[in-house]
Amino acid sequence: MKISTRPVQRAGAEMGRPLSRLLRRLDRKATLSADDREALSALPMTVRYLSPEQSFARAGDAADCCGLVLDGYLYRQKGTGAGRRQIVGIQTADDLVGLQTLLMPRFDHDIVAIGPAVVGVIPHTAFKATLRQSQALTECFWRETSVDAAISREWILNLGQRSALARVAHLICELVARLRAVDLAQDMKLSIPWTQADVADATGISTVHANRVIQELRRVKAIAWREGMVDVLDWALLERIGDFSPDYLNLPDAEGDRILWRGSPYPRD
Amino acid sequence: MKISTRPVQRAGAEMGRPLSRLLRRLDRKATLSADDREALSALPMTVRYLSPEQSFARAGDAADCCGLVLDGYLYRQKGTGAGRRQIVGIQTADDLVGLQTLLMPRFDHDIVAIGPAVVGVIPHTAFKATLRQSQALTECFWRETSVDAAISREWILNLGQRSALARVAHLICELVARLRAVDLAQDMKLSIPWTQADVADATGISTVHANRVIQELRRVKAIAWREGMVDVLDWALLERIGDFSPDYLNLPDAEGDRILWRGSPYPRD
DNA sequence: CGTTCTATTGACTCGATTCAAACTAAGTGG
DNA sequence: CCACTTAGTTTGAATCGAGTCAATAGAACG
Repeated sequence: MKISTRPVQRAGAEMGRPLSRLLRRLDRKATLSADDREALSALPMTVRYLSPEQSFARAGDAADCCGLVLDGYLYRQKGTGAGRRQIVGIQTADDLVGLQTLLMPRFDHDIVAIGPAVVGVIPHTAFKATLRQSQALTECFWRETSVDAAISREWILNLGQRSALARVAHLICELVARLRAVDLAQDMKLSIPWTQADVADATGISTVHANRVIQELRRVKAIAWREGMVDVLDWALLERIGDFSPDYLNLPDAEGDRILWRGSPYPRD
Repeated sequence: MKISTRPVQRAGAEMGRPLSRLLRRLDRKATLSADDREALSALPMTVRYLSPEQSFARAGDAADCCGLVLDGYLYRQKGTGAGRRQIVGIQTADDLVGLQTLLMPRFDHDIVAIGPAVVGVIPHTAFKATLRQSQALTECFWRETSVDAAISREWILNLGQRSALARVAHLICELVARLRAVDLAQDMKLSIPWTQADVADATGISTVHANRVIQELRRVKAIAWREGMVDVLDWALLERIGDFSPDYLNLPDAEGDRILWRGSPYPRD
């Protein structure tokens, strides 16, 4: 495994004021006062470089800080007693990790770097103090928790009801949609240092089958896949295969949350 | 389908002051001031009786209220484009539903009564006004969202990595553990008007297989199952089959959140 | 240049699905 | 009070999607 701490997506300049990007993102779903913005920007944050496979936190750990992904990717994983691994979520740049530990004493899952990653570490003490000063900021972060929960529910649907092919397609769609929302992957290419084993563990299939599914997605020209680089060739097709609709991501969209929502497929009583 | 609005678990007296039970539950994880308690108790709430299969909310609905389950069960479901249903969570007495809509404009999933159910409806306006007055209350409900997310993650693990037998056992364990935490099911019997099709859709298996799995759980004498009544005969066995550990539920336990946590099964780097 | 990951392929197996039918229990209406 | 209906459970048989095992091929690392 290549050990490198070089940021993978962002150039040095963009890394400069890490909280400003978070601020910009939060600001799209809420109106923050000048005080709020200042308080947020003033949060103390130490930068931590993670090498591939290194963990930010482990299940059971007592928690005293949260993280802000500055560059790279982290996955969140849980294991069964029998030692099988399930990836329960993937965090990309500008995502918060371990936010739930503000409310719960311990991590309920591992948080691990996929490739080299950079995380801003924010101590609970300072974070809580800032939140106590602002109801609006509290709501912002509570909303982050809510969106996180909505994404988890979609993963449950994905694992429970979709074919292996659809699951993998859906996962790729989600990542691309989320990255585009933070102005990465505008070219529909996503650079993520995962292996097919990671894809398998995120979609609940075996690595062998993940390989076959990826080959199928390539065959139909929905994606190109070179190690660490997924290139969406046909977004409409991939969306269709993955049964993907971005509603659940609660992204701030130009239309301002209109009735684009995919309703329930079931008759109302 | 039998249409009845009779409460199923609780006698009339217990139904009397519905918010007091919620208060008691929240109070076990946080210290609420007298003002907080009063404000919470003063929340306006209208009672809504749902008949079986009736929905409290549908995916895509604009939301202006939250619900508090007073009696019975609701499930939360999402559907794929192909019309397959996945139950993404089950809410029992004293659970809040649609709490996420305080932060997000629309429901991302359906919320449907399993049998006859009683729900207290709390308008967003009043709810938000109360929360604005109290940081402690805000944290309490934020914590509810966090725990909800933690449960979803365990469901992802359950669906992704466990056998059909384990999934069903795990689901039953979770329900019993949650009910016991609110002083229902103390006798390890859970009275829930679901069908085997519901179990199937909650665990991502077919109804036929759900039936076979349930028969197996009966055969090994882990449970007894008559329609609408699950009776845990051997808790230790059921826990073992379901690979269940209650950590993720973040229940207030007598030991006060000690290091009972099941750590990560993976080596730390 | 060997070691170690990762990707790929083939053969075999198995858990789970699907389809179909039978059975049970509980209404419903004549 | 009994035939009829309906929802839910149970059973069997055939099938299939996906897992497992095993071996090979590449690519990157040191």
